[in-house]
Amino acid sequence: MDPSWLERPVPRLAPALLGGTVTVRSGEGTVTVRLTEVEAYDGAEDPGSHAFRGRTARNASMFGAAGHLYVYRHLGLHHCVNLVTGRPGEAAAVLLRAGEVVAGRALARERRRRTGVCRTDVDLARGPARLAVALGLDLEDDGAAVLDPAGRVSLLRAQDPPSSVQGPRVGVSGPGGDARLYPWRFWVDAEPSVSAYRPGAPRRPRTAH
DNA sequence: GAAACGATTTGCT
DNA sequence: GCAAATCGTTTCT
Repeated sequence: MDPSWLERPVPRLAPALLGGTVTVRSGEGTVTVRLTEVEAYDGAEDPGSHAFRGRTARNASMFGAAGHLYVYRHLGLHHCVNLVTGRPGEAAAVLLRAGEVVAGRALARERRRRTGVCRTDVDLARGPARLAVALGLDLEDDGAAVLDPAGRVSLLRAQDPPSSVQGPRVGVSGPGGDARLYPWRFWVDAEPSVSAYRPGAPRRPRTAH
């Protein structure tokens, strides 16, 4: 993929990533996820971004070139995966929040079984930490390049990106969570693999029995 | 050094 | 609907 495609302003780029695929090859096998939900984070200018308070050891890969991963550990339990975009030093990134497993389902299920419960295939990569588990990505993949189609991790653009809906980012406190200023979560409408946690939107009630 | 807190998930009520 | 789990990173004294 042409790296310059990733250099446009991240709030405009993020929805264009929907429908694209992320493939990870490992000794265990190959898993591919089609992205259905993402969030944009706009570097030092964005109070919701990890880069807002400048470069640190943890977020160093955000400040690198577009087309690499920024992976971090959250709450001591989970990993979240971002695609670094923009120009070097800009620290813009797109958080990969959810997707649909389109290849390697058996392996994705096995990985999810190791770390948690997974009742249906739709849940395999429904949520940022689940997506990381399904793909087998962790801190080792921080900084990994994704633009080489033959690499261990590779990103492919959607040929025909689906139409998307946007709303407030999840779990961002302070001004960065203000939907009027940063309505930067994008998802494919009516897509079951979009993460369940949606403030302001009704959650599907648990089945009674 | 110490302390607070976080771009979440899960299970129990 | 709510709270626990669990620990690295960052900030403050």
